[in-house]
Amino acid sequence: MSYHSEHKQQTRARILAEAANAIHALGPEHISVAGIMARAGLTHGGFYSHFASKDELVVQTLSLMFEQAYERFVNRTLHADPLRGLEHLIDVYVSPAHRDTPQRGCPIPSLASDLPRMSEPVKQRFGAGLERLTKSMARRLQQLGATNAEDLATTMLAQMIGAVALSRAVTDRAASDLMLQTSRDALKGRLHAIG
Amino acid sequence: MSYHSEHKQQTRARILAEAANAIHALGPEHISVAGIMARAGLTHGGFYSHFASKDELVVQTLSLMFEQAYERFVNRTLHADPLRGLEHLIDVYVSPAHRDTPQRGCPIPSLASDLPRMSEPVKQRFGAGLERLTKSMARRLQQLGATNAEDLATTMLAQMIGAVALSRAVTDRAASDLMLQTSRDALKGRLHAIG
DNA sequence: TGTACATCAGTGAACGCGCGTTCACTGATGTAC
DNA sequence: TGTACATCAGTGAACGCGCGTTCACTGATGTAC
Repeated sequence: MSYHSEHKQQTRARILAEAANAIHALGPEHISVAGIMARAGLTHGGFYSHFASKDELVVQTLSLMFEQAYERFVNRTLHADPLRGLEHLIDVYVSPAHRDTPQRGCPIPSLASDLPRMSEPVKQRFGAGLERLTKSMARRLQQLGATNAEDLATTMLAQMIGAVALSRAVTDRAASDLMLQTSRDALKGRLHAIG
Repeated sequence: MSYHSEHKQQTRARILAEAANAIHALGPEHISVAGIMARAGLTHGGFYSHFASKDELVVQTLSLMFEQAYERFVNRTLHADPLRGLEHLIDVYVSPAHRDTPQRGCPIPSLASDLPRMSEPVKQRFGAGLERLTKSMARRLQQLGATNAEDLATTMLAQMIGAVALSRAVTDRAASDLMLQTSRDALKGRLHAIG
């Protein structure tokens, strides 16, 4: 093998990282192959030795984004005590920090309304990411004693996603902060109503 | 004046109606001037005697979409009795019918995640539509005796928007229906907790 | 009532541009001897 | 240790295409006389 055996993989990882940035900045439909390759320090021609098409890049990047979001939100917040774990998830997810750094955030509120127009593989990858997150929450809710834990998880997630998406659309920062706070309180109220 | 004095206005209205359809079908960034004009039975060249630019068309279309949504959701649901009016709004907004007909629905869940990438005039028009809807809900909530009626309205709206946006992303229809139902129940629970 | 004219909504060819994708190539790298 | 070679990650010119926008024009309409 010429070069390091890891060389090409590293380049691919660099392209994926830049694609994730570009998708967050421009949306999944407005990224350009040449732009991403240039940001990765490459020329556009080499792209097709890494990915079969632009759509495959989008799917792979979405996988990466969901993986990172899962690590950031679920693995780090859903610890032993289910009530405190869920409260922590709510605090981290429905926060000004999450609103202000979509590049490091959950892809769901960023991409939810783009989804109906995306390709089938992209939709499937999105659905899998959503389901995984829901299941994690449902498991904790069940430990809290919730009946219909999965339904509750889905609607709580809908509320969290709506709050983050809307907080990004509200131009007045103080009003946006307040909305997030009120949403956090309402969500925790739903948690406490279980036990 | 040649032609009817209303002739050009009618053509303009036809273009706007087709633009609204196209925005719902393709997203505000993927519509094409030529495509919309063709659907309106015209050639693309004439476009610029109606609108200064494509972006102006998007702004004007958004105005129309918000106006129609306001008529559909607020004027028809927020009647005399505040509790029943709000319940009715929830039932109509967080419904499978609304999920399945985005063309006749509220532009907020459809466009919320596109917004960060849109032009300033588009953002302003969106913000105005959002505020108008929030204010209407807040007025009713205040009549119910809510303190912080405006905060409550914003978070309830976030929950409603999140539920509709997510219901469109969930591929399993039965699961999507159930999620909407659970969201409606949760929202009504918040209403009943006021009094 | 009929004709000549001015208006202007709409036409369609043309433009420059950025895009996704292809492909013949180059040159740095690791390997064989 | 040094040289010749094979590999293949990355290059950059080229392609066809659809887009937003411009502009000289056409021809149906309403008006003036």
